[in-house]
Amino acid sequence: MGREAAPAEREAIDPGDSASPDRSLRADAVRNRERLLVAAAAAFAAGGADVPLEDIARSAGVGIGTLYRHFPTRDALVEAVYRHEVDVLCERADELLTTLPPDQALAEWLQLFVRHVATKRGMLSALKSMMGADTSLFEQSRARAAAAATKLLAAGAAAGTVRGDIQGADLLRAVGGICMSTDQERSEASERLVGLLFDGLRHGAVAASPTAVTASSVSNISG
Amino acid sequence: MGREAAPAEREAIDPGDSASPDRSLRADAVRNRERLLVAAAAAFAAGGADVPLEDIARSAGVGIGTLYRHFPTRDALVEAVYRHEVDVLCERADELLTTLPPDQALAEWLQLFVRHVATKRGMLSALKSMMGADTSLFEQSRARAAAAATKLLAAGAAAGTVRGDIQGADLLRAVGGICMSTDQERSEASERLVGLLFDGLRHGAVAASPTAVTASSVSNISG
DNA sequence: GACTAAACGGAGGTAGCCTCCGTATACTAC
DNA sequence: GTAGTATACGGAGGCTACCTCCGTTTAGTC
Repeated sequence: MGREAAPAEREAIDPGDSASPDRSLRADAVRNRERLLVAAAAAFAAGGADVPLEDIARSAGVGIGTLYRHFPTRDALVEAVYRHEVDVLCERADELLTTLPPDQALAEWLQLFVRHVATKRGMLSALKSMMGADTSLFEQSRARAAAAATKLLAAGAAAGTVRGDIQGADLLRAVGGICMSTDQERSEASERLVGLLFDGLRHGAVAASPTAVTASSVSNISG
Repeated sequence: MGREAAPAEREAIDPGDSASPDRSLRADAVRNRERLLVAAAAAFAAGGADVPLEDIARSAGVGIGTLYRHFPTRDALVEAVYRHEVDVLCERADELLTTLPPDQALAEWLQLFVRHVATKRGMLSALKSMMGADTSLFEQSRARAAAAATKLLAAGAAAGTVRGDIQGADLLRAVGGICMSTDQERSEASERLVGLLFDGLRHGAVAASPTAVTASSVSNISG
């Protein structure tokens, strides 16, 4: 009984995650937290949800005590990894908008999203057990991703290179559906299909964009 | 990684469970196996899926070695408990048919089924993790329960006390739906509603039955 | 009653979980 | 720059669950 139930109650650390990444957290603490999230993401994606936490701490280059200070329970770590991945995805949307034309930014971001979903599959069994406990987590994450998608779509529509009658949430639903329907391991099929979808987004644009999108012109859509 | 993955591969014991409960199993082995299943069912239903196996062995009055001999993995135990519960349920159908008039037997059995589903809720998290791996388990169990229901229905129809145009599978689907829709803890609501359903089954019978069914005449169907 | 194959039981090795506290370090004030 | 302090680190160690192995017991057979 005492195996992973006892210490669940404890003050959650929760430094706000992405909104205010560190509220008076010391610099080394921020760094270690980030390292842990990266290492945990890799471990969960690769080895499933029951990786020893000691392994994660070691591969992050920190002690086990540090891991437990930041994430008192396994679930806390899983949730933080999930949130973090969504954070990174949403941040990339803004970055891409500053470095690329809106339509290319959208295309790139959709491919990132495909890979994001593929990575999540590894942690699925861990997340599954939290579905009942914390439904708001998933709703929030979906809303944030949809907001990022909407932003990219709006930029493309404003530039006249992407049609303007598509909602971010609908787009993500379509992309998510594609990811779910295609095979587990090979995400190339998903990437191709999403590229195809993106071509559809450009098709109804006010002005045709001259920029070429790599993944969208592939001929082999066998599945 | 080695926490519960390593010893999963091993010759399954599988003495056939209900079809031939013990194929040349020694008497004490049969007895202990049964005890373990009962203790495990109680433990899973009460404490969730992560009860220490040592506790189950102790409350069954056997050594941990005996538990592992019968059920090499935790999943094997969970699956066996599930199968066993379905076995017991189906056996009770036959028993009830020999001791009660068919319509009463059916009414009693439906109430047993309600309690069966309520008990399963406790092990849900354990079963959930096996859903992907072993879908045939659930299909087989549903088919067997449906067969038992069909048998009871047929007996009632032959006696003229239950209408004859209902399939066992459909009946179970309805009862299962009732169980799922009503609240977790209090299964009384389910029992009342299933009683109501049963009254409907009698309503279209060839000849009205004189036997009274307790749970069916309750007036308060608020929940 | 004697024999043997089958089954029991639990000690003990292994490993993951989590805590605790001495040590190290980032920030602050001067 | 230096001193002081709150904050964070790290990992040894205790606890517990998992699982195996093998000496002991017992059911079934002749």
